[in-house]
Amino acid sequence: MNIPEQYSDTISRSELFADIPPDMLADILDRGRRQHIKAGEILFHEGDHADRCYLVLKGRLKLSKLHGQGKEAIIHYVEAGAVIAAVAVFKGKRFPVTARAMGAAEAIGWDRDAIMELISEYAQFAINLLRFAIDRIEELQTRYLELAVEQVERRIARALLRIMRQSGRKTGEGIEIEFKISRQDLADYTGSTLYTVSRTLSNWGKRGWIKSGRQRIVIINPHALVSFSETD
Amino acid sequence: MNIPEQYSDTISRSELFADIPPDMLADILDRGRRQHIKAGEILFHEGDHADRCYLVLKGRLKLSKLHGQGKEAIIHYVEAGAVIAAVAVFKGKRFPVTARAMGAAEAIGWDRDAIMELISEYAQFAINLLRFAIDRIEELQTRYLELAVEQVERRIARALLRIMRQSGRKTGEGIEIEFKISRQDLADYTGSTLYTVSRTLSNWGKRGWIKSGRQRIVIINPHALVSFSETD
DNA sequence: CATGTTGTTTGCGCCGGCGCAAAGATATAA
DNA sequence: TTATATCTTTGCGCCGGCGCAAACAACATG
Repeated sequence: MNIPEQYSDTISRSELFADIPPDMLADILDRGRRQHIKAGEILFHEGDHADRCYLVLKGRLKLSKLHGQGKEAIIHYVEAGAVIAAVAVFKGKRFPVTARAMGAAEAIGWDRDAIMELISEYAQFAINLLRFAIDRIEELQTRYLELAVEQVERRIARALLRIMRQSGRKTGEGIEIEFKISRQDLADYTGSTLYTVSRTLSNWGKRGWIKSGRQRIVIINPHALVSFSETD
Repeated sequence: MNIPEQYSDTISRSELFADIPPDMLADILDRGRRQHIKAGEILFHEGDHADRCYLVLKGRLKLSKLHGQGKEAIIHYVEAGAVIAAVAVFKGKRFPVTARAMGAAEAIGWDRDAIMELISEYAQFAINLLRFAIDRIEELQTRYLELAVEQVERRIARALLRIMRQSGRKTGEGIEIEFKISRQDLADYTGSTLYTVSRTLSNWGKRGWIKSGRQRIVIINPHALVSFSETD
């Protein structure tokens, strides 16, 4: 595999390659397989045999977990530079979530044997994988706490802010969420419902804090959201 | 540090040392520091500088996360053999949770430098750390889903079953939870309230599914709880 | 353009679960 | 034993958030 020139920036910025010298980096990339995922396509399904671990090069993926009767929780929105499915490091394990591309996406995948080799050869690689895992644990713990103790509207505010920080783009109006996100998506992400999210966003729109349309949200006044999520 | 003979069983069974030969094991243990924690004492506080990572040798620890106004979520109950605070591997990070001993406990702690050395010297050690991290991610994702989509009583049932599997002991009456656990604890663990938990346990007691007293729960009919948590 | 599809809003009613309060039960100390 | 603290139970009332239903709005397709 050639080193994908157009993603050299994403790659060098990814925590996965922190403190890894260029020649090792080239070797590591070389042992992976590049993969294209079309918009809406699924990279892997929850429950499938986890045989491969990925670095996201381009685009965004939605990691979600299903529960009977069509209910679903969105576990994580993943950006370029992130590692997913590190679970594939362990033989016999299955993917605990489903990964769906939200737009055209691209990734490098390493199969189990390749990862194991890389870990034994480059200690730093193992540490970097561990870093991703621990960051995920921290985020999950934080969101678990929120879900357990905070009211719905607060959770929605925090979710919006978290997504904004991760995937926000400055525009003339304010900070726009870069990907399509429906009321249902936000509900699945916050453990709420389509209706409650709609009412809440509607309310914030009237107050001028945000502007929202079909699958589109612009945060006009982040500070108002922050103080709403903290005060009272 | 001498190899603690009385815990050789816990140590050899711990996933942390899976596929690690005895001589390496001795070396790894040797570089750690043994620590005793009295009942109710705190091993580390959320927010403190994370300088040390632990393997629990004896006893149980409660990992919890605080939220304003005395609200608290119990993130995890930890048994002997588990690794906690792997976050200490990374410079500058802070403990994301508080660890409190539920009875007299004992642990081996490695400081950051020691862990980094161990990882570079023993690739398998890094993999084993990664395994703990990934197991935690999976459990958190599962509990997050539950909290997001399931009703309170179902969550309480699942929580009881999870704790039973991890810390249950067969007695004449049924399977007893080995540590003291109050209604408030269960509420903090399930994202509910003292009152709702009490009413629920009371109800299950009347049906003969469980028997419960002050900080004590015996599961008489696990099957009933399982089907309650799944059906309908 | 017309037509179908998918996403959003909002009125309305309902109920699961919360939280107070007060009494009862169980443990610890004196 | 009595006293004190802590934990548990349960009646009662309330309300945040859910979920239906129906209308509306935005996009896709040919």
